Amino acid sequence: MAYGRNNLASLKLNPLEKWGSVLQSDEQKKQPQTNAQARKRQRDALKALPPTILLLPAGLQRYITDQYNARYQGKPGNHGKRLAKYLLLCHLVWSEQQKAGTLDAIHLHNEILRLHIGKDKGFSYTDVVEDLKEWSVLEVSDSYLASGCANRQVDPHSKAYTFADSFHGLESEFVAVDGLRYRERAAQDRLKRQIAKNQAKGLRVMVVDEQQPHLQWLKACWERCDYSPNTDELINQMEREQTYLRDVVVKVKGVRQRRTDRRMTPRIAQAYRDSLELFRRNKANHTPEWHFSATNGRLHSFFNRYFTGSRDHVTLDGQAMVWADLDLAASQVYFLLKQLYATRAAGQAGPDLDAFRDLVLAEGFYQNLAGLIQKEIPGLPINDAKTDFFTHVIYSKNHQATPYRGTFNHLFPTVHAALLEIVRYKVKGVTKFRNLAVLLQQEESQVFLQTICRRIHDELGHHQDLVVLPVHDGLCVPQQYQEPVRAIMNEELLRATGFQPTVRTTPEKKAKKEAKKAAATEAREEAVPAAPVQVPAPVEELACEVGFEVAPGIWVRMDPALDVPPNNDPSSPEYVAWLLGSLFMDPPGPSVQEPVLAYSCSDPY
DNA sequence: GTACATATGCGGCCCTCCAT
DNA sequence: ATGGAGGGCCGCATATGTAC
Repeated sequence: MAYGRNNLASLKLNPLEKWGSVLQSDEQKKQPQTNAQARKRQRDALKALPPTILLLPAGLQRYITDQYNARYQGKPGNHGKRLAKYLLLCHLVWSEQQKAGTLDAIHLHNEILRLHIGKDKGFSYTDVVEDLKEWSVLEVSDSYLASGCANRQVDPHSKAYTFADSFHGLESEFVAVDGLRYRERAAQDRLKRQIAKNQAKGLRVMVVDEQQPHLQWLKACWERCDYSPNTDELINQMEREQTYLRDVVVKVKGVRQRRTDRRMTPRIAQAYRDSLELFRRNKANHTPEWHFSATNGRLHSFFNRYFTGSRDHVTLDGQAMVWADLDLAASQVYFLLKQLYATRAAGQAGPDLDAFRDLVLAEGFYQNLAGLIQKEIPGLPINDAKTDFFTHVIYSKNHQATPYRGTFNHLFPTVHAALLEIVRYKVKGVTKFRNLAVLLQQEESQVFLQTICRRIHDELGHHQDLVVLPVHDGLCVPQQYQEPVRAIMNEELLRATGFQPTVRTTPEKKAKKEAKKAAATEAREEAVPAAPVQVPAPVEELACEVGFEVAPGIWVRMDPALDVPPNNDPSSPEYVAWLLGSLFMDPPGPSVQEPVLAYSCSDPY
């Protein structure tokens, strides 16, 4: 079997032909035409196509042909087409390497492979890749975390391929033709699918103009950053110590399971290393990852997706940096407040709406809320205060039935009514639910990227040592800029929502946790009366026998059941009124309380 | 629960290819 | 020129990882 230039050119594979518009356009499909007319159109289109020529070194082509002939000799099937698939994959790798001007590994998009090599049963591109690996033609880097390192502008989802050393340096025999616009096509297809999906759900599509100066500035900030060798050390250490990783929820045969015993195995550690290596390679090629989601407008980059512990080792212009991670506490609930108060239900608000607001704006919202729920139903298991709240209240499509939600609705009837008003809508008499999470995330990303980051750029952008790395509901900045950035965040969030936000840094969170721990151990060793503490303790630790403070000036009774309810019907207005009345109490002692909304997040405890 | 990513399998629809 | 077989494209589903 001889495979020269003309043989390959005549193989006219379907995906290649597509770029010559052999397929019917949408308009042509609508026009009625006989079978004969359709075939004539196809023939003419085929004749008009330029010849498809593959670019391959002659030695490489001969080698693959020999291996192929040995394998498929005497077997039935379209051997010419199959061989072309082998050569086509090599062509894609080869032409990419020529474009990049390097013999290093290059990345090929999964969808490109599907588009050109095919995925048909029994002979998919995975088979082609396996064969070429077996024949020592290609080397393929399998990295399940490679997603974090792909260059999204040029090559969104990719795997690394490189030719084996034995095929380097061979002379090329053919010349590639133009028109293989597979990257653009794959990207367009993906975006089209995503937009259609979102529109079907009734969501607006977030179009972000990346050319805006402050976004270009953010991109430049990220391009100045890198990961220090300490990151590799950290991974090694985590592997040695078999560090626990965060819980994941996995689906096993359709049933969601929570896995809490995950450790840093050598396999995962290697994947972390591979990802970092690919990131560095992309960075060396000046192709850092940068992407705005069309769904929620959030910014996605390697920084956002790589494991959180690595962020301490991010360098700026090659210099180690102390980062302050300024987070908006309970971000999505915070933005929900604004929407709640905009509803009709808020017009006839009971005291519970304001009580909910104060809970949200106070420290430890999720824990406090879980405490309230558990007081109502003592036996109700609370797995994870935050997850439970989101599962049952924010993302729930079942707004009545679960015990958690039922209790929540009793405690906060106005919030419940307002939530339904926001979420529920009818299409032809059928009740549907909006995707509240996406609505909140859209609002959040607009405020953070278009307002806060824009203002930081305009006011502080002239400082050369200031960079901002957005993390959805927070900003990473060099520590020396912590306070000015925090001031801008507070100001803009207050302006956008009307509520005073709680913006914390990671060290502050850690300090708070440790203080809590220390207070707990101190309470246990009560034999010795504690020395008077000069530093004010965290608000939560001011608990007394009767109640505890959930926000400055807002005190909740430890045991509302001390009072006798008016009746035993929790759904009656009297019961709810009693519950809300008995839940909250006057502050103990003569201490002066600040106004609720004056709660300042920037004040240290 | 949400978003993002990779990777794979399956079935429907319709186009391409091949033998006649 | 034509009927049937083969196969590409695409939506959808599933399993796994990261981040909120």
